[in-house]
Amino acid sequence: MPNKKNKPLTKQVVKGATAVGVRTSLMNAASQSRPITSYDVALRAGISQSAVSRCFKPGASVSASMRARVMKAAQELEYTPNAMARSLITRRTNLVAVLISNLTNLYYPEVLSELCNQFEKRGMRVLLFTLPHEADVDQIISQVWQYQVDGVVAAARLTPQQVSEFERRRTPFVLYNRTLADRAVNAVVCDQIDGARTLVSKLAQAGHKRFGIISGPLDSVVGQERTRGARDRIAELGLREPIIVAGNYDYDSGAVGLRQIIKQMGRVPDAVICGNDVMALGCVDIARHELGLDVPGKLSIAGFDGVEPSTWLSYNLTTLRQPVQIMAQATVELLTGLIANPEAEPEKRVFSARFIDGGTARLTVSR
Amino acid sequence: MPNKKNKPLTKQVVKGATAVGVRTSLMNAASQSRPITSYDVALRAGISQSAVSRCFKPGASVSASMRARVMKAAQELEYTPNAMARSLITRRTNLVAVLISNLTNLYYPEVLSELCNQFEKRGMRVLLFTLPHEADVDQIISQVWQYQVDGVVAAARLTPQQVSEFERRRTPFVLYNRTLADRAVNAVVCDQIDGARTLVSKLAQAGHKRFGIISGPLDSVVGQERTRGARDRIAELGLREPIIVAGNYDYDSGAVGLRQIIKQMGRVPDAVICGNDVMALGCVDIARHELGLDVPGKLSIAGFDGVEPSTWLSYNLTTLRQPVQIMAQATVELLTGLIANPEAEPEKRVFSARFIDGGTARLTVSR
DNA sequence: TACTCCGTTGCAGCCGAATGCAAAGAGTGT
DNA sequence: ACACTCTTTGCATTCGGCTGCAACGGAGTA
Repeated sequence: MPNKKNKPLTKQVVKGATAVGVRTSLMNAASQSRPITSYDVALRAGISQSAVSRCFKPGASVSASMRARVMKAAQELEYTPNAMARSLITRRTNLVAVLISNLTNLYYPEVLSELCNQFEKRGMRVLLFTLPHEADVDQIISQVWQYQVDGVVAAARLTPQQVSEFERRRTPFVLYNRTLADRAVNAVVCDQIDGARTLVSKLAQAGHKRFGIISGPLDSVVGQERTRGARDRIAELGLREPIIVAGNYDYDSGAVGLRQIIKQMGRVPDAVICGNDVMALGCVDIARHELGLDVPGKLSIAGFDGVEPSTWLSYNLTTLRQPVQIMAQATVELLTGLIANPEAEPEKRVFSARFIDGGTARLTVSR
Repeated sequence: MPNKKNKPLTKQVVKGATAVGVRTSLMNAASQSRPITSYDVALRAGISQSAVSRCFKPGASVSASMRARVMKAAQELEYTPNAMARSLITRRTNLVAVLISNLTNLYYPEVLSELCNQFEKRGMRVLLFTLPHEADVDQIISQVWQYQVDGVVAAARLTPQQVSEFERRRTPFVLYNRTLADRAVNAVVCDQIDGARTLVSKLAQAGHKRFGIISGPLDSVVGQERTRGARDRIAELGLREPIIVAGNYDYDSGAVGLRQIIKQMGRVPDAVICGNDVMALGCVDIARHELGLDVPGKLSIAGFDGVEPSTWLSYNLTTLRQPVQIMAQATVELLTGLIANPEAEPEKRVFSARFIDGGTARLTVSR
């Protein structure tokens, strides 16, 4: 029983009778629980460990016969390379951290699913970090460092300090649907402001005059942009200032928000713009089923995102659909590019939401 | 510039003037991009690498003064232990693979979110694998081995061969909402059959006689169990055999399925049982909005899962809610237990779905 | 036959942290 | 002052795969 390495120091390649002897003892070890390493494969194939290593590296200089022998031995032993050991020396883990604030948000699962698929296509794995609240990044972030991820996708609110830390550690990162005001960062976003302005324009054109807005939570940049875009456009058009109430991106917020708006306005508004679809759906439901309002006849309601339930027959929501798939693809491209070339200049990719002319907002002049 | 290790072989601990000299060159290296290692921290604190290592291991034998010095140096250098290097020798990665077939399924995001939270609480990280189809496990599974995960949660269909591979590799795994017929495995499930039977009983008691079933896809065990439970109970009660059509777990399947059932039955059934909520919602919508049927007056519809949209006012779906949070917790407990003691006997934890008496099924005798 | 040249292969050291062992130090009792 | 225990610390090796370098060998050429 060797107390040194598996390999004797004198001769690395063991053949013939000796190999058989050692192999037998190895088989026993394997059927116990020691994991199979490249040394085991080398031993069985009668070649060196480095040859095994090279066979698993695409583009390495290996002869066909060598590759065949190694692969045969590897299959027989059910050998799989150890990604930890590999990454230790290559400094590449092929791991990407994805930070997501709230998976129950209905919009994020779609994003996550797309990201995951896209990364998998490129041989990268997703290490998932969910944040109970958008601000809990700090507790999570040290874990991100420990795992030496090659890059980070952040669909969560980051402070400028946190962004600085990414930069200091030279960890490529891409913000999803978020940017920082005062510095250039890599980001993939949807033009929320433009979308919101379009929405208001269309509603105003159809004669809507009194607006209510159910905004996202205050710490959501996306939500704030949507609200701002809508409010500004309303002001530009010289319409009465909208009633704005804060929501929480969930179904109940839509219901509660509509009631608040009606109370504050002293009447039912012409149109309510919601910070996301789920709130809009809550808003539609309470309007129709509890307040008995005709949507869109009496009240127009619109949302943002274009999540799947918004397309369901009961709703057919008027909304601004984000091109999730394209955005996820852009995110992955951007990040893999950064990993390949970390010195690249920060880039922001902006996409446009597509207006979905659903059935919850009246878009033609009626009266 | 040392061509050997960071550490000279003669004396591991470097102090005084020498330390300053070396430290300076280290600082330069650090402000370039070499990652900070425990050697750097040791050098700065004037102690050995092993001491640094011990300071980051809970319960290790370290004096308070040592710990303070190390932590100070570590903070100044922004040192974070390298989880890859650690896992190489400890044979623990604190990584758990989660295999999920279809994240867009509405039910799984809730599960994933809960799993992730629970694992994070225990210091474990989730490596996410999404499968385009439930059967694509093989392509993914080799990646799972490479990353030396401590355990696996599989919310996807596994073949007996795959299960065998888990066992051969001695990788703890827990099946979520799935079991294998002919062997004992660790699993957390919800009693689908019992739930389905309950549902049928209640509907039958209220006078429903002709049933339709929109089942899940054929390769979904859960879906098959729900269908079987319902069909068997219907037979037991001596009712007419139900019309069963296959769905795909998506909204459209519900719509398509209802049309098929009506066509095959030659009339509108008394009740339709759907393999999951989303199909049930599709079914409700098409019944009400396209076929003009009164739900639940003319037609009762029920689903499974209890996803969030099923609770929305427009639907208020009659369904069987799975205790996702509890099930996720049980999964995590089971898996962490297995990791601590791999020899534990396989265990199956079965939970019951809660019947939600919503508004899409008539449960009292009317006529 | 001698001599390049180039594709393969093996050797040895490395990545960064953990840990068994032994040695050094602190504290106690006689 | 000595022997003893118990804690703290450093040393050296280890985990498993990668890679620069050197060596080897076969093909081709003069």
